[in-house]
Order: sequence, then C-alpha cells, then structure tokens
Amino acid sequence: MIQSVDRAIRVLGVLQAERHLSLSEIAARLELAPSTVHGIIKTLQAHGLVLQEQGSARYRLGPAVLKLGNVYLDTLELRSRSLTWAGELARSTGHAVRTGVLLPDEVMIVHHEPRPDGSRQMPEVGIVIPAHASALGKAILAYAPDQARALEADGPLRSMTRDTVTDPAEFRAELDRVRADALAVEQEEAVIGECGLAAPIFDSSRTVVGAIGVVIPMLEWPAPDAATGAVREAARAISRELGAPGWPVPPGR
Amino acid sequence: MIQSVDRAIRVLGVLQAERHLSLSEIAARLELAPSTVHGIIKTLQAHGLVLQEQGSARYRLGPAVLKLGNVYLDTLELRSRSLTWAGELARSTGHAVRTGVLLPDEVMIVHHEPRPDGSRQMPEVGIVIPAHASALGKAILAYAPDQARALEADGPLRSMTRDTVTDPAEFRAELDRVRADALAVEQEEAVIGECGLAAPIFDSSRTVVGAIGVVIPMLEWPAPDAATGAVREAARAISRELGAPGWPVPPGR
DNA sequence: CATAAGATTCGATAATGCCGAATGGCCTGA
DNA sequence: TCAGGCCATTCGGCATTATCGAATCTTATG
Repeated sequence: MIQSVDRAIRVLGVLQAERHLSLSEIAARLELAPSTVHGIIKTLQAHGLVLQEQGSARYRLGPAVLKLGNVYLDTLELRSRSLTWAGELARSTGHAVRTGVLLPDEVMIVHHEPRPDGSRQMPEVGIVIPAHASALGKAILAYAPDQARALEADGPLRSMTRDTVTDPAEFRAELDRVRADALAVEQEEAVIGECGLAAPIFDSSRTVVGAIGVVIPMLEWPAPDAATGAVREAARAISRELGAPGWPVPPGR
Repeated sequence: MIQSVDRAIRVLGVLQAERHLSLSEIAARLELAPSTVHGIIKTLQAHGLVLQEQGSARYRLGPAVLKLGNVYLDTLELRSRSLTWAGELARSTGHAVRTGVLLPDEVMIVHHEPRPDGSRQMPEVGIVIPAHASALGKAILAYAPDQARALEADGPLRSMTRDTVTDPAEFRAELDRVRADALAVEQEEAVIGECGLAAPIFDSSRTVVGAIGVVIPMLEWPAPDAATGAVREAARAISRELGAPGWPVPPGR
C-alpha cells in the first residue's frame, strides 16, 4: 500500500462524503498537515478529479471522476448482459427493476429499468443503498459469506426504518432463508412504502457478482408467485450468459 | 505535483482508455517498472477503484469510481438548475436536450433529457464527445478563450465526418460566429444525420460553466427560429439562476 | 482599517516509494 | 506428464521524494 496514493484516495473519499470542503477541513478529517493535503489536492486537480470552486475557497469532486464512472459501467459485463433481461422483467412484472453490485457495505445500482407505466422517474444508476436493508444486498451477501462477515465486523447494522434488521443473529438467519429459496425479500426495511425482491447472479468462476430485483410498492405487496418466478428466471438467465455452471451456485464455504 | 499520485491517476487514465489491461501492459504504456505499477494498482484496488478480473489476470476500473462519479453529478449546481429547463426545452422543441461541461478536449454530458416522443433512448449522462465537433463544445469554447487556445495547442483537431472543422483558423472564425449570436451550431460534424444547437451557460463569477443544447435529426434541419430562441432562453434562464450578472457574458480577454 | 484565519510556498529532513533482481504460479507446447 | 517461458508478485538497498513546520501571501471579518 503506497502511502501518498492511499492518502489521495482518502481525500477523494472525504469529498465524496462531504461534497464541499476547504483544504483545512480535509486536512483535519484526515489528520494530516494542510501542506501535505495541498500537494495531493493540486495533483488531483491537475487531472480534473477535483476542482476548487470559484476563487480558491472550497474543493469538490471534478468531472473526470464521472468519465471514469461511465467507463466502469461500459466495461461491466454484468450490466450489458442484464439490459435485455431487466427490460423483460420490468414488462412482465410492471415494476421498476434494478441490477446491483456489492461495495464494502452498500449495494450500488448499475442498471435501472424504470417502471413501464411511463411515469417520470429519476434514473438511479450510481446510487448506493445499505446492503443489509435491501433485497439486492441480501441476495448477494447470502452467497458471499466472507463479505457478509466483513459487514458484521465493520460495525452495527444501521437502522433505516422500524423494520430494518439490525441484529446480527437475526440477519444471519435472514441470509439462511435467502439461500433456502434463492430469493431475497425486503419489506419496508430501507424506505417506508417500498418492498423488494431480488435474486443472485453468478459468473463462470461460481462467485456472486451481483443481483437483480424489482421494487414493489407496499400497496401491491405481497408480490404474486409469477413475480418471484420472473425474478429468479432473470437472475438464472443472466448467470447463464455470464458462464455460470448452474443456478443458484452454493457458496464456497 | 506529487509523483506517485500523478502516476496512480495515469494508471486510471490508461484503464479508462483501454478498459482491460494486464499489469505489464499498463507498465509498458506508462514506461514504468512493473513492480512500481504493482504497488500503485494494489493501493487502488484496496479502495475499489480498480479490480482484477477473476484469477489475477487483467485489471479494470472498479465500482468505487462510479460512486465518485455519481457524487460529482449530485454536487453540480449546473446540473440541478438545468433539470427543469431541459425538460421545458425538450417539450417545446420536441428534441433531445443535453447539458454539458468542458473537459480538456471533450464535452461531457451531465444531463440528458430524452426526446419527448416516448421512444426508447439510451441515457447519455457521462458520455464524452469531442469539443470541437459539437454545438455544446463550441458554445463553451467561444467564451473560454484560454481553453480554446489549449485545445488548438494540444494537437490537430480530429476529423469525425466529412464536415468536421479541422482547420484552426476556420475553427476560430466559427467561434467568432458563435459569439456574434450567442448560439453554436453543428451540422453533421460529429455524427452523420445529426445536427445540434447550443448556447453557453455562465455563473456568478462571469465564466462559462457549461452549455445546453438540442440534438436535431438532419431530416428536420434547419431548425425553426422558435427552436434557436428556446435554446437561448434556456441558457439565459439557467445562467440567471446561477447568479450570472447578464447573458451572454463577454469573455474576459 | 486592523486582525485573524486560512491557503499556499519553501526548504530541510528522513521516510518513503522506486527499481532491479529473485521468486513463484500459470499456461503453453511438446 | 513434464519442461519451458511468461508474467505477476515479493524483497531489499538506495536515492529520490513526499512530508512537515514555519514563513508568506491572500481573503474574510469585526
């Protein structure tokens, strides 16, 4: 781990979390000398990863990071393979569809297929949601025991709503249930009025690479069997395209 | 400029350009020792900016870059102010609307309002297009003389179609025309069958921060006066919301 | 207008990253 | 199945390089 690069990435990290910060604020959060941070910031700035708002006051992320992010999406085979199946799934269920990958303790949406009712909806690609409070997150974690353990070790599970599962033992039991029927369920655990259904996606190396699922309004809950089946089928189909030997693939250990 | 951070960003840059590369390929492109690149890569990887595809073969960009990119969009006032006006502009003209910012020699789309005819269109947020071959790019460059000069100094203007302007003198004349009526025009200079109209957006510090414009199919070209007026009005309105003292603001020097 | 807070520059120090060589793992071809 | 070569990875010594503290300049504030 090379020190200055690590520090530079941490700078990006605090700017990601706090949006606008002055040099000394960044230095304080990182417990570094302001002059040290200054050198890092100027390097990041020269490449457009960071920019200072008019008149040398505060710093924020720059446009170059967006370009990087877009290239990431382009190279993600999970995403390209999901595209058609997500469309199909949205049509057959009538709900919005999301495909996501796991970050250390969040799920990031890499594809969002809007509800097919034609209403105006925000694109959600790139947003992150807590892994433990989403169907997508549970679907992935159930088949990624190492990362599930890391999530617990990282600290207490944050409560989002009345129904968020925060007890580690209960969460492990929940993951067992997910494995039992290869389908993750979430009921108002992150957002009131919203439920979700998701299934894991595997690749040729037999590891989970993400999950696909639908977002269902509480009013239309519980979902009909046809919907759970469709979600499973989409996940299975994408996994097959990615070269997975079967579905679901049991976790390594 | 701190060396190792600079090198790390270059690593991200080549991965951005080439998508999948092995360690030695990266080292070769950067003219560095493989072991040097290894240290950098491992640091980037620890933060999720880079990941190696299954079984330690090639490297590519990781999910963390997408999260960064999304935060950039969130913090961009230009984008949030554009949202409603872009919708309005799409409705009144019937065309797709784009808002963009300038990168060293490209324009990056930060908002894309699809054509309101309800057809299926790819979201284009995050894509980049050559600045000199787009209406958005010309609109910005006409009011950013420094960056226009830098673009020319950087190398020859790349030809995309038969009509791409590649001659520096001609390009400068084109920018003069843009300034004359505060509107940039592009006719099949980047993509055959596509034309564009764009106008610059300024902020409170009187500098161009981006541009907004419409994409018009060749079949519907030339655009009616109502369209050129609507584009100008949108750019003026957004500039006003950003605190610009007038519109258009003449370039500094 | 005076004061202070913060951004930026500069220079000395030693810590740090860099490179070359050695190791180990994987795939290829025989 | 085994041998060979290629490439990723590890290690250690050296010198470059980043780091920090203090000084300077700039911008906000009372």
